[in-house]
Amino acid sequence: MVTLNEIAKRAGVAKSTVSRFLNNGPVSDETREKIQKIIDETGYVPNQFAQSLKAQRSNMIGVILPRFDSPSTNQVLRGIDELAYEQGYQLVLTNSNLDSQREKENLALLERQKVSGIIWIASLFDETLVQQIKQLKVPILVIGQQIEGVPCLVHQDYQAGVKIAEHALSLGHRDLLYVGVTEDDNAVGVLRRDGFVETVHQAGATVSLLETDFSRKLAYEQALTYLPDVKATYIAAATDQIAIGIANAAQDLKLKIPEDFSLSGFGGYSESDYAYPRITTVDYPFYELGKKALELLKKLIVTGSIPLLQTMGNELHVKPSTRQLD
Amino acid sequence: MVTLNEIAKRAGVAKSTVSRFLNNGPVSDETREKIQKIIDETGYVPNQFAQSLKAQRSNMIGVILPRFDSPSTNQVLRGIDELAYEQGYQLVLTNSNLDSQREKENLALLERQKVSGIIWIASLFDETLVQQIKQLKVPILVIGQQIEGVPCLVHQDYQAGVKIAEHALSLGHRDLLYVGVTEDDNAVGVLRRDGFVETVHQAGATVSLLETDFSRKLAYEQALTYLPDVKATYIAAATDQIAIGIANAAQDLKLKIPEDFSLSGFGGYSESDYAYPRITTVDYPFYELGKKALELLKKLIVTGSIPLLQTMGNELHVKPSTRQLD
DNA sequence: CTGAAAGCGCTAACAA
DNA sequence: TTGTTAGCGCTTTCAG
Repeated sequence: MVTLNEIAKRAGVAKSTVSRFLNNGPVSDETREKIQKIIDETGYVPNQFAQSLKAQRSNMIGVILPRFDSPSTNQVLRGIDELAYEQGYQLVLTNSNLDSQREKENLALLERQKVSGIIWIASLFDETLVQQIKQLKVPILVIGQQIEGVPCLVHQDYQAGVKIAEHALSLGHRDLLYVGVTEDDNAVGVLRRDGFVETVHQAGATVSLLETDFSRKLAYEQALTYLPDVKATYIAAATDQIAIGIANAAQDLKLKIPEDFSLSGFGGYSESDYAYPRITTVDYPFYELGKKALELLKKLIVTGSIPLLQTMGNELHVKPSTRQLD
Repeated sequence: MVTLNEIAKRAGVAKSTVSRFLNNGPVSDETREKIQKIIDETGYVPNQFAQSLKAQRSNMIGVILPRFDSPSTNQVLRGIDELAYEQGYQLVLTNSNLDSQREKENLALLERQKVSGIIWIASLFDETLVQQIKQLKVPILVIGQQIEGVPCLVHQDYQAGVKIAEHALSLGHRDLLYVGVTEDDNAVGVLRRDGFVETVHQAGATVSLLETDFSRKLAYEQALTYLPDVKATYIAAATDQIAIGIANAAQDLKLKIPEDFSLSGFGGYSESDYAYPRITTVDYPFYELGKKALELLKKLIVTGSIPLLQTMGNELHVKPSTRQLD
């Protein structure tokens, strides 16, 4: 391997001179040329380990994600990656597989690797995780969930719930069903639902609640059971995946959407746009969230502080799956 | 930061002894205990940069992917990640964004980072890339495309094409349309198509060809144009995404699948299973491919050599989108 | 079984 | 502008 030392010898200068050259320090034009020539000839590239050992940090950014096969997460990743690439950061991804234990391991691992910063795409979390995060010596930005005292970037979930509720109400629906997820997920399980439910209640309409998990599969299976007896004229699913599962079940039961009931989701990654019928949803800007996240993290790394809470807006997209009640 | 040196001092032994302890070398039980105690107290963790600087390599595995938002790639990633986690490897992901220039940059970057090995999820590639790969000093495994002289793990694409063709023929279809992609993609653009076309020709049936790209969107838009005039009774799309795009267009044109024409895809990630109607496809084992890839790469890293070509089988999954011709 | 010492490749004082 | 020197934290001979 070609080392700095070797370049120095060949060029007949000291290592430090070469180092200075590399780091744009003051070097005479003459030596500059000489060194450049030799570097070109040898194809020398600095050893990152040695650099990092000195600097005590790397140019890597750690990203912790809940799973690899989530379309929304992938859009976020795309956004993160785009800016990371521009800024010359390398991405180290760790998957916590929806397992709180692995979240902790990953956090520790990334800290140990001395990444410059961490973006944590949060899903579920508990108090010990929060503690661990607060004690981290590496700048960290949390995405998707709000955690007191830690820089967070979140969607406006409550408002999204309000938007869907207003939409349903404006179409004349008074008897609603909300298919939600566990309260352990604050953003999706609590905020979206509360925005929805509170708005519905304020309008004096009624809503019943059902709980499922995040999988299309379970949503589908449960829907097969409850759909035949559902009285509600509007079903609001907490995610597009759930909505698609319900739509599939409806199909199999020969129920027609939106004739038999209206259906909406949340998320807006293109999935819901290719389901049949296309499903009304609140479009979340995942890709932009990713870009924003990296931008904020960089600021956090550089300046050492950013506002603790930033939010991303979202938009109601009305599709044929919801209709005006006669 | 707690360093090895500090542990040594506190324990009243030499650094080397601590190091030996850490690496399971011969240490007396007495010192062993003493050191362990101090490590526990201080929460010491070895500095990875220093370790890597010595070892001249890291425990990281680099993965180069064409894009972040591909469901199939994500399944592969899931497989890779699962084994990587078990084996204690860290994953460094780089996205080449379907850009051959970035493929090269990423390759160079990963090599420079001295990852233990590289998994390249290949899409398009040219001769200079192949050259670069062959000169790489890091073990590399190519997934998804076959490259002469480099260890590759690929799907049986030709055979998949054959399977779909046989399926179509067995249903009595004689006039077929194949919607493919660029020949620059050897696996998808050439092999699948050839398997299909050659099988059809051997049966004396006819097939016309159309080319699109990998996006659902373009497939949809093009289909809006050509579907009204299509004579074929069976359309074979080169990917599930394309098939879904076509199905969406058919819907908008009030064409019925499979009444007006049969439709199939390739891939089998759950997408096609939630489209309407469910689409016949060849199921590719992406997740298993990922696991297999890491397994092979590890073998390559450890033993220095593996067979140059390994393949993964696949299965025809018949769904309601294809029907027997009257 | 243990310690001293050299060195991985680089950066950064400090002197010259 | 340049060179000397001293580490960053760890592993690994080689003596003892």
